[in-house]
Amino acid sequence: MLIQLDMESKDPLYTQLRNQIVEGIASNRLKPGDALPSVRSLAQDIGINLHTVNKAYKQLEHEGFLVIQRQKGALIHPDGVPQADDFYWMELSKALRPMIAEAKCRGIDEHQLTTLCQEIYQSFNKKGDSSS
Amino acid sequence: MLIQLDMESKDPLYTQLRNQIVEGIASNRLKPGDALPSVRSLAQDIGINLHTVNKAYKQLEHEGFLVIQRQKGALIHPDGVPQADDFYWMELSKALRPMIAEAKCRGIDEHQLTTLCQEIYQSFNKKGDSSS
Amino acid sequence: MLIQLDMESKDPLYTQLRNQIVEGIASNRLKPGDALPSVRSLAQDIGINLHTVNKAYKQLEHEGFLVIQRQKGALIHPDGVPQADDFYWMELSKALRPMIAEAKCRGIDEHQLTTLCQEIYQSFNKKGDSSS
Amino acid sequence: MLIQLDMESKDPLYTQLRNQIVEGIASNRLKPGDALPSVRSLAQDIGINLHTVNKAYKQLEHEGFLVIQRQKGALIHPDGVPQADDFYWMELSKALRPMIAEAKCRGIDEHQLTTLCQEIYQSFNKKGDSSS
DNA sequence: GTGGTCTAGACCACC
DNA sequence: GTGGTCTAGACCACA
Repeated sequence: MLIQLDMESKDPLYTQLRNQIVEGIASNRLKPGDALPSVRSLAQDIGINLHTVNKAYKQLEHEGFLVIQRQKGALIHPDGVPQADDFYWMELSKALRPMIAEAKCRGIDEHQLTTLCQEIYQSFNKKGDSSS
Repeated sequence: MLIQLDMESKDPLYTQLRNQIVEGIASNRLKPGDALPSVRSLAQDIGINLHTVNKAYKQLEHEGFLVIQRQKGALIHPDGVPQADDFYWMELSKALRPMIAEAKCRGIDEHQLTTLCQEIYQSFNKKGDSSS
Repeated sequence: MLIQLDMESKDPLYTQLRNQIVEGIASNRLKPGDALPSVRSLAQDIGINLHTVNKAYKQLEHEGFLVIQRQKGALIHPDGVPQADDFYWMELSKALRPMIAEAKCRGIDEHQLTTLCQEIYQSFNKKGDSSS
Repeated sequence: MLIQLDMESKDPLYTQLRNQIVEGIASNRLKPGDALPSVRSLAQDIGINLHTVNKAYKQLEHEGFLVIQRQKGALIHPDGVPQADDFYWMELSKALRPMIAEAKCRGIDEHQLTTLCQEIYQSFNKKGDSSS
């Protein structure tokens, strides 16, 4: 699984890493029970500090994507990710709102918006098809 | 136009303010050429620092939502907001990606996602119909 | 509020600090809305690293005891602490079980145990009476 | 005697094992003089490392719950567990304090707390009645 | 001033 | 080997 961080981004490194792992799960390249690299080895691979990797892993653990075990390292949660609940739907709406508002301001119509969302959604399906 | 800031949010105040003004434009409560309150009066109204309001205005100006004139203060850009270009579409995709990935992980299907986006999009239409 | 850490304890420093703040809230020495020292000043006062203090604060924030604001620092949660829910009761039982098992092994009877718990519980009431 | 370890727990395996043996003694399923499985066989039964079982046994021996003899293996201490002394009472109080503080913060009153402790205490009585 | 992020390097517990 | 904790010191964003 390839990780690509943008040192110039305004998103913190640990958030970018967290997002890429989530995308890996969404696209089925990372499956329940799969082992992730150790914080040390991943940190070295992508050239960042191990604490930064650790912070991403801890957040993913807290969100229910991972389990971290004392010396087996981190695994994609074997039971899968917790399903969307009311709280998550609310948070998702809150996050989407300003982005959709701006898109509307910039002349993107409803159909263009849903098409974009569908394309992104389906891009995760495609990747899953081809991998093991 | 009612501004409601959450002092406990992780989002900085100026970002919250910026977003609410964008939503105001999206919902047509703020129209091209409309005057915004002065930095000073808005800061006092919502009880935050003057610099914070100024930072939000500056960002909106830089993004093309506002024009700021020495005499008249801030106006919603009379020519409307710059339409989406390739760069904006790319940025929008990049911002949407991790959210949609997480939604997919949490079992939200494509139809639920597009429905949510449509509801949010349309919520801006509705507001525009009834308010001034 | 006096903080006393035991460098020899097997509990990590940030846990000891977290516990003492919780005890401060239980005993009403810390009240909803009260400000806590900044991570830097507290770290200096008790002679530990600011990251260690920060970790304790972050945990307390996550547990709902504190709110941390960008530059106002940390406050005892103004709405009070989230009340015990089923999950919390379960966790409390799980934590208490081995301790009570050992106490029983060592010949402490039910009455002695409940008396001890009451004494501890009431010790938090007493402190609250005398402070401002 | 059934041992159930949670590989995802934050508590180390040897601590979980130690606690379950203590609970076995508290509930009278394990009686003074009873033989415990050998380190080797128990490790195999529950599928963990031999050193881990050994560490739990060693700790229990040090705490006075077990005697370990070269030939016979591990036995529940024939004279029973050392009774609570001042030091133990102090340690127990220190361990209970932060839990009770948090319970109080979360709105659990004194009666609810003592009831919970009694229920846990009595749960060890019940098991002892019916099992071997 | 505040907390947030990132780095670097140390030691320890677990298995 | 693994992650957990702690330290020290840097720079940045926020208000």
